[in-house]
Amino acid sequence: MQDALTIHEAAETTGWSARMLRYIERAGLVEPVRSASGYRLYGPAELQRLRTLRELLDRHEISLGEVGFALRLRRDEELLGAVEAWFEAEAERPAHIPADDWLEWEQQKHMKLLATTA
Amino acid sequence: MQDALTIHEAAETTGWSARMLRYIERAGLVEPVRSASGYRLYGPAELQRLRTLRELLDRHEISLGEVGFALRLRRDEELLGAVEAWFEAEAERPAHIPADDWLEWEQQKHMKLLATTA
DNA sequence: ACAACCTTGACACGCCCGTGGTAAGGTTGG
DNA sequence: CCAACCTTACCACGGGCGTGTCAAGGTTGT
Repeated sequence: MQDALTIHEAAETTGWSARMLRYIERAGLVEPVRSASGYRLYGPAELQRLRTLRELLDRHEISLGEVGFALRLRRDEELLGAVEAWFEAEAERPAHIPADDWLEWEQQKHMKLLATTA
Repeated sequence: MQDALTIHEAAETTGWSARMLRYIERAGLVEPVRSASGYRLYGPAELQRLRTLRELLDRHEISLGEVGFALRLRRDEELLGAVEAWFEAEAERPAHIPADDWLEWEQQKHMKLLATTA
């Protein structure tokens, strides 16, 4: 076991509990490599990530679940596009566009969005 | 009361309950205008947003809370930056970069990130 | 003026999340 | 070979989220 720490050692130096390290792993946020026999091995990079993760949560009052959702947003382009599209539709209809053209205008906006996403 | 629907009418046509419309409003997702006496007034735009919101949730198995968090991300640039920065640090250090240059490399990456965000 | 709306605020309840603990079993090092 | 680790898989439990419902009071239309 060269440079890496076991889960309890990693827990010790990062301030998380071993239980939470496993939880964080299931959330996909910090995934240590495994030894041949399946032990989790936390290297310096993982330890740093665990410490900054705590900082991130504390400083901005967000939850692990929310960071997990942000991760989902980065990995699932389609999801990100769908969420962005929903927010974009919030932009008010400009007053100078007559109601009859509204639908077409919406559609064009949607097209543009798809173009940038692809 | 010209074009707009009251909360129960809006509930009727969107499939949400009146209770949930108030909940969604508190989450900042769909905020109807108010009449002089404080009644919520849902116009066509809000109705459409409510329907597409349901679509969004169903299609991607996400929660109102998660969409609320996405909203927070759009509105709080600093939060977005912090979350993005945390994820960026996950990118493996390319093997060809010596450890001594690692920090500088990180910094440059951070700069690039800021540049695209601004 | 009265019925039928609307408002906010509260209580309630089921479910999931974050967290701890424990049990049953494999790995490791002296 | 034994103590001290590790693994996964459960049970538990306090708190927050999604949702309903009710109470007390203001607004509106006929």
